[in-house]
Amino acid sequence: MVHTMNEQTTQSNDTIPSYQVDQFQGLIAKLFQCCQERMQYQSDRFKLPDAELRCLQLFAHERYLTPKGIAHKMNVVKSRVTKIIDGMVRRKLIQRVKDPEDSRITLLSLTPKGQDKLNEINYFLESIHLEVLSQMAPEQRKAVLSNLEVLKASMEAVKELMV
Amino acid sequence: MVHTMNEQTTQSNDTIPSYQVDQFQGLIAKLFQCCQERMQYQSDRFKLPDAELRCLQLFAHERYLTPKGIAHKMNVVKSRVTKIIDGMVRRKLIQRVKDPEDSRITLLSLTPKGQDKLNEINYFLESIHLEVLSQMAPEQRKAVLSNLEVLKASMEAVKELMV
DNA sequence: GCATATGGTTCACACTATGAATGAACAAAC
DNA sequence: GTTTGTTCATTCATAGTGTGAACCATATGC
Repeated sequence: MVHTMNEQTTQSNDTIPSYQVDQFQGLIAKLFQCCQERMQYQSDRFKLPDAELRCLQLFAHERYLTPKGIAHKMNVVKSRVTKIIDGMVRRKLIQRVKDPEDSRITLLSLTPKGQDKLNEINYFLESIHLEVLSQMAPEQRKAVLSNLEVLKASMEAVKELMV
Repeated sequence: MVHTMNEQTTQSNDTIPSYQVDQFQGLIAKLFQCCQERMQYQSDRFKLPDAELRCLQLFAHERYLTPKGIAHKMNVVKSRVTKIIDGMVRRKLIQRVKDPEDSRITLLSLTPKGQDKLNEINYFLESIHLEVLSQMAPEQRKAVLSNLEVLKASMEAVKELMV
């Protein structure tokens, strides 16, 4: 972006007051910080390094995962995944099995202990998000959610330029 | 939290549909990821480690800072700050001076080069936030901002419990 | 069979972060 | 005016996050 971005904004041709930009910047910074602190807290609470925690959550939707797939989903290089997997295997959260069809591939799956940990984490996450939502009145909640959708769309549109 | 949190939600006594919780969880995750990717991008773009970049921005509001003050603002331990400062001094972005009043404390201030870098970064940040806002229609924008305020308040209220 | 793609691991490196120990400088108290 | 305790900063050991290059084993395509 930036090279294209600096010259002119794209959509609306009305000017945006700078106090709105400041307000927005502050809000985003604050929300981002909240999320980071939650991650920190989770890591402490579940006694798992952040990366292992995030990796564990990938198994919520998939029964089997490969290092390659994990690398893609987590957006890290494969050597990094090897390390994360090592840690989780050492903690007996997941197990490695060779793919019978293609023995280059290792299949990862949760151990019972890993499944328990995942359930714990998901329960925590749900309850924390529920708690945040329950701070708002029902109508307010709807408004917040739909405006977040708008924000998400806008941020993703801009992200495309940021390469 | 959690111990108190599990039993019952606090404010509204109406039930929150689980699809709303899911939606919310997804939105937050996505926004968080966007912010992280922006950080990454910034770090690459300005050829500065993330921590130094964040530290540099503290000088936007303050002419002089101490390691202790930075540790507090950045929410890290002071030994970590020493390292960050070392890097920034090596890059000639900031300089160390002894406080004439109390020679235990070191005063940090931007070099001209550091000031330039900071200006660059601030310009970038403003333009990116402006770009996001300009994706929305004026009325939409107002709505998003005010709903973000609500969200911020809710998240901070919950954060208090998360100790 | 042989070249080559692919999947995974190992290794060396750099950044983020903490906590314990150390040393220098100040502030009082005796 | 030395001792005692406090505060500020640094150093060091340790752990976690992440990359990229080199490597090995296993497929797959001529």
